[in-house]
Amino acid sequence: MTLRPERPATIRQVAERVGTSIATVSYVLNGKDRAMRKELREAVWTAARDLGYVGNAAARALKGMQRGLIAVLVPQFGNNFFTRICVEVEAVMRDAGSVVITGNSDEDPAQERSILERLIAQQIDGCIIAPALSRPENLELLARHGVPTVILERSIGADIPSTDFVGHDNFGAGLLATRQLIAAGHRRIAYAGWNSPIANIHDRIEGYRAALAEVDVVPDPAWVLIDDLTLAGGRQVGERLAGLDVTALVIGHHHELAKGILGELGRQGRRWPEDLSIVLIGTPEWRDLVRPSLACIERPEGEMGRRAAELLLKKVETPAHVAPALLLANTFLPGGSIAPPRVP
Amino acid sequence: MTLRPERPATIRQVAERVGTSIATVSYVLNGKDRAMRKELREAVWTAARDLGYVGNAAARALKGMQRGLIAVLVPQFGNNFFTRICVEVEAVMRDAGSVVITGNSDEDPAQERSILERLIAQQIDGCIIAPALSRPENLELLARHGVPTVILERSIGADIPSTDFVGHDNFGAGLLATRQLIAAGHRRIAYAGWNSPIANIHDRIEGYRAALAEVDVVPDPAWVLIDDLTLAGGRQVGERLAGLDVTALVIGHHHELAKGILGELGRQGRRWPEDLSIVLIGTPEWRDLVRPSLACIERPEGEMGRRAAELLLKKVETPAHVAPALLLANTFLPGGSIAPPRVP
DNA sequence: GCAAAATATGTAAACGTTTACAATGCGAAT
DNA sequence: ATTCGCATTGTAAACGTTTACATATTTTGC
Repeated sequence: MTLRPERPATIRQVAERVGTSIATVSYVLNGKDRAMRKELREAVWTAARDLGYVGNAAARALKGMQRGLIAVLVPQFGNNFFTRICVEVEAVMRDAGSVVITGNSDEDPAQERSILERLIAQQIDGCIIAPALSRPENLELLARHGVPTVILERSIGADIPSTDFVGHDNFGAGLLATRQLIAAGHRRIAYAGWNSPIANIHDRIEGYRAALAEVDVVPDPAWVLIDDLTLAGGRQVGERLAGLDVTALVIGHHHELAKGILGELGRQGRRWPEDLSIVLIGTPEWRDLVRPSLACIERPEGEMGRRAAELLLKKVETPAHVAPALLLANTFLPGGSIAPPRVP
Repeated sequence: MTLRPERPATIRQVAERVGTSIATVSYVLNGKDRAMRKELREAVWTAARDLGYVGNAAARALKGMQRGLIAVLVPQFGNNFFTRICVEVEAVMRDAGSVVITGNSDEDPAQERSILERLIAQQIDGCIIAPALSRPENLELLARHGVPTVILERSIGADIPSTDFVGHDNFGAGLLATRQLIAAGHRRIAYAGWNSPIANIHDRIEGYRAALAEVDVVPDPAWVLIDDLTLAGGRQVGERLAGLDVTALVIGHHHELAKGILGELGRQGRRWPEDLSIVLIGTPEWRDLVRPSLACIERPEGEMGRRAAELLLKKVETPAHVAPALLLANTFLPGGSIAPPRVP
């Protein structure tokens, strides 16, 4: 076992070892169809193998070739919704021969910008981004540098030309969740959500209202509980919830907010589904560990990741390519957290 | 708002706009101390800003400079243990001006190898890797190409020179977990773990044995339940557990295995801590959502990520740098899952 | 046997940087 | 008026590729 921490072998060294020109080596190694003696071709391959030759992507990039580098920029690394998407993107890109840079903006536009600048400096071939809050400037930066971009999940006010969108159906999620509770007999249903500056997040509330409208209920404004997307925010929602005369609750986000709410309910000694029926939008890791298990609206993370990745690959090939916004449907996962309302 | 999807500005364009040479621009933009007229220096900066100039990292890499690209390769993307480490690595690298590529080997050495090859082609400055199972070859690949490497969490048989190690104290984790149960009065304690080919994982079992030895207990071999690190593996462990005469359980892994076991316990109608006291090694997202909450051994993910990142940065600066293996300590998090054993 | 066609291989420019080195201009000292 | 030293700026090579183009070699058709 020989370890050679020298500089990696270059195409030139391979050529010298074979006794041919670098052009020949390049043609062979890239599988371009150039007429060539069979034994030369094979000699190149063995020499490359012997030297442990690995092409230098930086040099290739310099020639204007594709870099084989894709970036995914998400706003919450710890949120398994985004993790699942990343896993799928990585899988698609791996098959396509690319490597994925994963960035975490932590919902901070300034941090997002600094990451984007570095990504651009790295000459990425393309970018999938779930924007941190509402900052069209950062997306414009990508557009200015001609980086093919797919926007994920969060729609931002500005119209960025030649930028595609892949998300899930927020309105449908709110609708589906609320309908399940209505079907169980509930009418006084609260909604807990994030006080987000991101426009399309609030479509979930519209879905909630629409479902209630189907049974001629106009929700009391106090039923819509909006707070930070944190454990603390969730606890506050839980506290405000105690004062409301509702029998069911739609929790709009499965992550920290949901944990805060459920924790606070436990502290208050309120049980689901006896005291409160619950449907969650999103699928937490712990869905069937809490008892009774929670009814959830599952978002198509895997498909979102795959579609976003495939779309991006298409855009990298054909930069002019623009696809219509893609809104993927959700699935209802039944659980023990729904029961008919108790008759008072 | 002008969108210019043209090719990004080069140093040459900046030079032309200012009416100077590319050398001058390079010196200014890199902050090298070269005697220069103040107004020229400023003219360069404004021109660069106006053109939205962003240096081309590929060209820089070609000159043998640092690339600003670091890779983290983990074997389980969905496991929040690794996610937390990645978050911290990313933060340190961001401050250092580098970008992080995150790869997922999915415990598959072949996949790990193909990712590594691509990373090497990308001319990464360094790599933090938690090896998939036991494949020294893959680490040798990195060594051969002179990529500074820090091995994370999993020790692999082979001695790779100039490779550093950052992990947590597996033996200590097993010891600490078991001692807590012993302190509560338990003597018949089972251990549930992963049938992993990775050597140092099994140190946890040694810690478990050592703790029992402190109170002169030699565990029945049947008490050590080893299975796949999956939901199914966990369920099987749960089933085997039903036949054992034990009052407590150390679960060696917090992820899928633990979920499988706890799910199966629920199915059997066994409650903790009444029927079985439990300590978990690792801190799942849902730790205080299950009731009663679980006692856990928290591993220092944040510090592991930070130390690994700092060590790698040092190695990138000074490739010869080698530090002694770093074993970070764990913390016990109390929870409601421990109670004295019932007197039969 | 010879030109032409077909096959096989080499040459060199370009990509965007960094940086050693050379070159310019200018005031001061001789 | 030279010459020197200093401050300032420019020139050009190199990094490892890809690929258009040129060249060399063989085969073919007559």
